[in-house]
Amino acid sequence: MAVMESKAGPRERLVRAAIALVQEKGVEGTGLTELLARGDVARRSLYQHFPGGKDELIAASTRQVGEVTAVVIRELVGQVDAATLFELMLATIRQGVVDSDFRYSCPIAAAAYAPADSDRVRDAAGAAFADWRGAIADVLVEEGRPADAARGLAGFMVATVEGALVVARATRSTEPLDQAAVYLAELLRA
Amino acid sequence: MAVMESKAGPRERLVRAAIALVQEKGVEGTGLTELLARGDVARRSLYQHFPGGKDELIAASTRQVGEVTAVVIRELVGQVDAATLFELMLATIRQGVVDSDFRYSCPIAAAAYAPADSDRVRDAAGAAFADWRGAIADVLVEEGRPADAARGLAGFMVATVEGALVVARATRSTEPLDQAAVYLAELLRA
DNA sequence: TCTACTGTAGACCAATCAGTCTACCGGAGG
DNA sequence: CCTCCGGTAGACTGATTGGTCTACAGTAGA
Repeated sequence: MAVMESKAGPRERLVRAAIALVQEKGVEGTGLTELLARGDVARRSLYQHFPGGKDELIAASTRQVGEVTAVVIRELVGQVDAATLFELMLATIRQGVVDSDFRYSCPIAAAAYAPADSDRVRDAAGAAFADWRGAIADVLVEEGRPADAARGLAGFMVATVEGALVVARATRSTEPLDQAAVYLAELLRA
Repeated sequence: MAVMESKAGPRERLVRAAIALVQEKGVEGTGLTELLARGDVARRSLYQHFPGGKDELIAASTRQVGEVTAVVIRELVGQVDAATLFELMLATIRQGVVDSDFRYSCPIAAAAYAPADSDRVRDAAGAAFADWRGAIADVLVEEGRPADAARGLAGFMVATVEGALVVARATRSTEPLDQAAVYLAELLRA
């Protein structure tokens, strides 16, 4: 047993390295050599924890992003309204994008754009999006919206964030993120 | 001179093959061997038309997508209102997505997710998004909206489409596209 | 103490990558 | 006529890819 704290084990180091690299370079752009160096993990250890190799690691990392995001949002249930939540999400993302000089993007979206032959990764991205949307929907329900409307609106919020992020990355401008905040606020007010 | 019709030259065949493959497999996932086979073009011909190699071809293809999209939209100026335009765009995309069994995505977005070291491709994606937004803004201005508002709203429309498309691809569902249509219509009505 | 397991270190593999090369074909312009 | 030149065909290179391999260190339980 032991540990559990202070130093993260090889598995967790691999996942963290994978998330960071996929965010920056995409799935195909992330090489195992670089990934292992960044996580300071032996090549063999990868296949001990993820027998399926790179695909399994990326899929697990993507799913973890979705789960963690959902947990963070659910902690806000009952404490914030939809507009505040959206502001919060966009502010966090904007900071990350600017700090990285527009090199970072959403690791889930990057996974969604993985080549078509690795269904495992794409499905993980789908699951992560679903987690994320579910957590937002909980906040909306708590706010008093009917379950159906909450689900639909939560989905639209996720899509809006993702879209603004892609365009922001491509045009190297935070304008799409700021616009998303404005128009979404208008929609949430209605 | 001659030609101009019937058979597309090697350059155009390359561009078309690049667009199709990037749409399906992303930039890194698209190999030259497959690309050349699909376009039925000799390896040497690629470097005759695109001395910069793969990057230059992908960048040119991405830019072309933006330009063609803008031309198509501009033909609608004065003929449709914003809501109709958005419906049209989403319907086209939905069809492509469904027909390809959720394997196709937006080639511009795929280019935006290219690894960070190829600025050329990312910049082309930015230019393509700008073209697209500009054309939409023209429609909105013609509709009577002030230039500023038109620009902002057009940007939001582009981002919304892109976001819905990523989530749709990942979750293999057209629901995000349908939701986008609903909420955007609400916003445009205001 | 012996065994078993996790982890590290790094050599090694076939396959594939983007890109360069030579050789040949056919039509257009001098 | 003959010479260019865009195009085709395909061999080839060095680098890198993901994945497998052997060898060994440390630690925990029997």
